[in-house]
Amino acid sequence: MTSVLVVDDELAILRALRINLEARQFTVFTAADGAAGLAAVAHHRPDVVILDLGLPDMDGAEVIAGLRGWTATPIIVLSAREQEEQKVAALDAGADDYVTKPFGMDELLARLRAAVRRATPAPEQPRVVTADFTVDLAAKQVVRTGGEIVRLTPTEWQLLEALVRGSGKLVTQRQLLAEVWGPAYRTETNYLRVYLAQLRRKLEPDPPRPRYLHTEAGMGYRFTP
Amino acid sequence: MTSVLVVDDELAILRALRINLEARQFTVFTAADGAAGLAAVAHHRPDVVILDLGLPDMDGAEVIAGLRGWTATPIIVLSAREQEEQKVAALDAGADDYVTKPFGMDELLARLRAAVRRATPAPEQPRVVTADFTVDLAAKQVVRTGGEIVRLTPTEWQLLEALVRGSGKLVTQRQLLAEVWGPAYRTETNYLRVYLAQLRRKLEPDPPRPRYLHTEAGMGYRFTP
DNA sequence: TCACCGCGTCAAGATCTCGTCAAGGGGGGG
DNA sequence: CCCCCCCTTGACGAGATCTTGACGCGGTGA
Repeated sequence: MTSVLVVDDELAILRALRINLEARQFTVFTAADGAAGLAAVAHHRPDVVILDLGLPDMDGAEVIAGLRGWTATPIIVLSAREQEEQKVAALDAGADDYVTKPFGMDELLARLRAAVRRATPAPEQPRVVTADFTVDLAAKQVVRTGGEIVRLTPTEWQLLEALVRGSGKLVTQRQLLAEVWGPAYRTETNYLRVYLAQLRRKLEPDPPRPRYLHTEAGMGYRFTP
Repeated sequence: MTSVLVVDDELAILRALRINLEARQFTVFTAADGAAGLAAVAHHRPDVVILDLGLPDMDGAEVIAGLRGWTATPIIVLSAREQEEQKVAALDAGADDYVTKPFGMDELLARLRAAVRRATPAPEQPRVVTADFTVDLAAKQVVRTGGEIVRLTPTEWQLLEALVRGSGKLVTQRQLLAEVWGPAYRTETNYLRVYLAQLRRKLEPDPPRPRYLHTEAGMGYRFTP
């Protein structure tokens, strides 16, 4: 199901959006200010963010920049400000669309559908095969060569997914931490050590001498198919 | 260069857009009706389409559908009609954005930039190839010609990256020290000597007589591909 | 010719980073 | 209510990486 995060400090709008979105089978999360919004994106991983400008704690551009630093989730900006300058600033900061209040609910929903549609253009072949196991990105499943299914915890899977998506490329510790735990955990590198060890134990034929999940000391990790 | 196709039957708008877009270094194609628009997309393969609704020969939704059948090129709809119903129809037919006339040129340009930005997620990976090795900036990896992977420490990599990015140009000692160790280490030139030697040992076919990493005594270093 | 300077080289010690283990806490399901 | 699974956290040795000082060489100018 598609999930939406609404960041707004006006309760009336929050409620109106929640009702309308849930009626259309969206999963709705809400946040009342910028900091909570950033945290909520990291935690819930919504498919779209509806962001009100003029939040009490942060400038709109700051929130957009805070998101764009590590995720490409579509952002639809909602604002009472009609000035062109505002719109240009928000769009150039990385927003995907800009809707001025008062807005028509049907239009907003249509723009939301358009944003979601664009963001899921990847009917690619989401499957990475190695000599020892197969990672199926779509099914969120790892199968060992031989048919045995490998059980991964949610965190283990997110980490593996981030590494496999950048297959062959070095993925920075910061990138991994931001993607799996959220941007606030940029320095907790011991999480990575613990979970990489678990992944290796479950996937590598000889965990102490990894063949797929390589460490680049001081920089990050690399998945080599 | 980014190319834009404008499909509109009003000459005034066509001209205004052409002038503004060309001033921003876009390549502009135009078409005056739906049929010509479809043909122009097939022929020119523009990066974005700006589509006026209310063309003389076809309905807007038809044009959008005709494009979406075979391409995902971003479509920005331009229309005098404010009715929500119209907007929803166009967006659901596959348009990416909907701007009502009269529109602000700056806003339209910002929306256009946003559409282009979304459609180009792969700024492709920069690579530098020499006779003896290949430096892949995106993957942060050096591969010797023959397939062997060269292991570099973080400092070695940062230094190589700084030199390779200024490929062919002289990079001063100050620049290198500032980029790799921080601006406070401007005078510690012995660091450079140590790490350049390590890079040469790992990359040069004959380290004492470097072919790629040249020293410019008293000034800095130069990478020559 | 000699002194000087910048560079390349080397190796040892200090420091940082990684892998590993295990205990404790929380949350959800039975 | 209890149990189990999962996430968090701290500690430690081993290994990798960085720093630092010393030395010889070659070119340059006096």
